[in-house]
Amino acid sequence: MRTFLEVSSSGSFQASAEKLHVTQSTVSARIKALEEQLNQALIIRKRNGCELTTAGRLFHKHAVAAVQAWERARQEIALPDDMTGVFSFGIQMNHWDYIAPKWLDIMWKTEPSIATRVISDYSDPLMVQLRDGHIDMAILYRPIHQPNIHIEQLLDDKLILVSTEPRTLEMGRVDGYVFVDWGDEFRAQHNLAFPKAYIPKISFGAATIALNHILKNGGSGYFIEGFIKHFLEDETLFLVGNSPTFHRPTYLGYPTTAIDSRLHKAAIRALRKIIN
Amino acid sequence: MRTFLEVSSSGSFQASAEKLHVTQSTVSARIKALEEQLNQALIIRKRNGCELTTAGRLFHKHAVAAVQAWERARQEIALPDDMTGVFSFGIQMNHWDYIAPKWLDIMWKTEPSIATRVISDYSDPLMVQLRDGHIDMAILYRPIHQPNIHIEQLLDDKLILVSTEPRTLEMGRVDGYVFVDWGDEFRAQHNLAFPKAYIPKISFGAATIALNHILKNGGSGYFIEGFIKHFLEDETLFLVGNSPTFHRPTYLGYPTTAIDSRLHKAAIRALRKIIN
DNA sequence: ATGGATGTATCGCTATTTTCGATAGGCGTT
DNA sequence: AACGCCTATCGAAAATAGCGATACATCCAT
Repeated sequence: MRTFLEVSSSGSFQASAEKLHVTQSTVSARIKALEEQLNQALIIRKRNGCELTTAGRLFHKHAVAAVQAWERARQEIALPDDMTGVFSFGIQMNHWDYIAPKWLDIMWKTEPSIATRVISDYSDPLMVQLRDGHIDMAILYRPIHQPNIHIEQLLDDKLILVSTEPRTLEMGRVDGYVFVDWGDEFRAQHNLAFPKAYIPKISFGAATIALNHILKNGGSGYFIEGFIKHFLEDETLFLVGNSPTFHRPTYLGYPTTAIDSRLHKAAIRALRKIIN
Repeated sequence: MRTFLEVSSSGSFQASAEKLHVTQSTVSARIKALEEQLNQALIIRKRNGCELTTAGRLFHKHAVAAVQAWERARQEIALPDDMTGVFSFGIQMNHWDYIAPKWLDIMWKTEPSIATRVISDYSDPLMVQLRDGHIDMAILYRPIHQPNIHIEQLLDDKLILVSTEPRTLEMGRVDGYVFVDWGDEFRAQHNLAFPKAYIPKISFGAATIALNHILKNGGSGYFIEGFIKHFLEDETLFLVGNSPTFHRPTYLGYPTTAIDSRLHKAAIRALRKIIN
């Protein structure tokens, strides 16, 4: 089918042969074999090149579909030669920058022959992928308990309000406040703590972008304590006095069947090392 | 990929081997080859059968896509052994019953080694398929002139109002009138000829269904004269006196490149034979 | 423990298929 | 008529797929 597509786009057996690094007779034989399997002429051979028959044009889209399916499969799951396996780790959006780089680093060192895929998404789609066995492990905010999926609390993130300038909550509202969307629960708590009328000008779905924004333009917002610890230490950011602190527990999920796989153990160990 | 799918659904190499009518060692080799191409384990062999790895589960949907693409292609274009080609003929919905059976009959006799596909659709989609070279010829109500597509008038259908009972238009409206939708132009003419307020209770997109309806339940409607000629002759249907007659030209379209193909000539000859 | 049942991996051999290289043949151009 | 540009075909070589037998691992019942 790949050869057919090549011929149909180049309009020549010879050109296709070169592109595919085979001889022209091979191309001829391949097309012939395809036509025999379908018992149907696909290509009209002409004096100067060739063109598709009606059947060939109909066949074209299916050939594309089949070739693409294979290419996508390769893309998605094929491994480099020196790797013996993959570990797929789903991370709730806002934890990506906070956890993934360090985790990758440790995995790379402790399991050099294992390729790692980090999938960044929201809790719900990650849960689905976990259930369907498309990822091996996931960090989630909103786990759904399901048979065969083991859920455990990983940590209890503290969300604190920080600002690029030292101030307290009493000093009144500032222009630079950005709302970082840490999910349903946070939104609810946030609404309780702050007057409803207060709708921030800027809101971010991704914490890293929000952080970059206030670092560049000044402002304030809620971030995970551990994530911005060093900004507080070097006084790039300041804790806003008397501001409420929110908690959000974070969970780790993986298939129960994987509990005693060596790889899972290594992956979890790497995670715990980062957290502590 | 087919073998992979079989294994993933049966959960056993042996069972798959039987279903696919090969030996177990073949199944083993096939899966091994697939895994080697992707450089990735897809199936965990266990004491009692086997199950998919994470990569295997990811691969599954692509395997389905690829296999389906091939199956669909076969479905759509593969030919029985004794056929040497296909002729695809698109017919505007409402001409199906009127023309297709007779045309198929003639083609079957004059070109016994050519399989025929009759595609029934509305003018616009047929025009698209004609342009894309997915059909070889089409009967259209509303042709769009395009380069490389030859359009010629095939006939000039006369739409007449017939009823299951002898009557004239002056006898007033009857309950049994069904509106047969012969397309935009007919709708416009129909609206002009009949008061706008008159909205029929029943309308049909397909003439045959409409015809069957009035033959069974009584009533009246517009039909192609040639199509119902014999009903008038045997007095099953009667021409409604003083009713307006509408005309709708019908066109034949085919790629200009096909003008002197033997098959096209035969197909057109068959058509003309039916019309006269 | 032991033997049997069940399940997959592997090996050697054969048949089939694929590919190549060379050659033949069709068609249009010069 | 010769040449260039196509594709088809043929025989030989190489690669691959499939089979059958056997090996090997594990579970289960005795």
